[in-house]
Amino acid sequence: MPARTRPANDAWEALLSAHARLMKQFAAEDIWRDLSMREYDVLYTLSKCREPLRIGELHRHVLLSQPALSRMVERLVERGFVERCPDLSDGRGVRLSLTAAGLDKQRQIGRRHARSVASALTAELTADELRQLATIGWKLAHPQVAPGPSRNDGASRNDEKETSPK
Amino acid sequence: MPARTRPANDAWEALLSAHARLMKQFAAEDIWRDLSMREYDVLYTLSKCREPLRIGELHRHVLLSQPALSRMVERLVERGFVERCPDLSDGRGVRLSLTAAGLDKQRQIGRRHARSVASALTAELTADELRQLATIGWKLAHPQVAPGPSRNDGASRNDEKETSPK
DNA sequence: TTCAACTGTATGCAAACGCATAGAGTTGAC
DNA sequence: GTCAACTCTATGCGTTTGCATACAGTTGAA
Repeated sequence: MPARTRPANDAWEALLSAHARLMKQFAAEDIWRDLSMREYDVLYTLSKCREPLRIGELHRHVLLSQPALSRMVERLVERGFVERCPDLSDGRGVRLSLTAAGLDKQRQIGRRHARSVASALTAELTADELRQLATIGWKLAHPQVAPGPSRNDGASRNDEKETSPK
Repeated sequence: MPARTRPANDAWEALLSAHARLMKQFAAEDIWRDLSMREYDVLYTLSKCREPLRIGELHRHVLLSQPALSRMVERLVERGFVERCPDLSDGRGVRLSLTAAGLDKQRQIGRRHARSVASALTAELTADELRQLATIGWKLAHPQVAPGPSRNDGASRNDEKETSPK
């Protein structure tokens, strides 16, 4: 077993625990109105993009299957928070953007949620640790060495061969 | 706006992005057999406890509603991976433990998953950063100042009052 | 031009989820 | 002992999810 296997797994478990604990805490707060946290996540992602986003792009940011995301978008359109328009440069595609109501909704909830986040994290971490977490999270979110579709990145061993794909 | 609001929110967003990216990568791997990642999470948690666990305890570790967890446990019992037995000291309670088959299953999958985790994290982070992440994650997962049920921790403002509980 | 292979999004359907609440057991005040 | 308030787990039910796949549009080779 390579030397850093253990620390890496410890770090991952710590990250998972932190994620679960904080998600529960945030979810329990009375700030979400008629939105689920996942729906808020979509509105938030859209709010950060100046130009309309493809569903596929959105899908890269959200932990949800593509069909589930497709339907969630449909619901958000029906509710008047999101607009769908055809992508002129690609007839298959669709572009998504927030409506005024959607942006408003995101901002209202976002303001409160940001306070909760700040309160929860600053209560536990030093300014240095906040910086470290941002750096580390960012690195993990944007790998230098592309993991590629179902291929092992070049980084070292994986003794498993790809046993019969189905 | 307090000075560390922005860094705290940046750190949280980085953590969320890292979580989403890695979860997708791990989920896409062909190591889960007939288990979902959530089910594996339950088996893993049970495997780490020497004595049978209460559902409530388990619930603290898993990001799932209590009813959903209750039913997932029922499925795992039906499939022969988990055993349910009454809690002698509390007639309401139930204690859960892995069966031999459950432990075996967890170990098989765990071995492979641990390799993926190590490969993914060591590819992006230094040994120092792995340690930092473990420390930070641990701190966030086990707050010193108990957040308490729906109460604000003492840490600063929240201008919302608890508007009518229903 | 044509067509096979591919990409991006949507839909059918069974499984799983969350919310509300029920049911069973515990606790503490009186 | 009694009973109200509470805790722990399970169940009813409508909604959301994931998997498989369909459908529409794109691309590149012949």
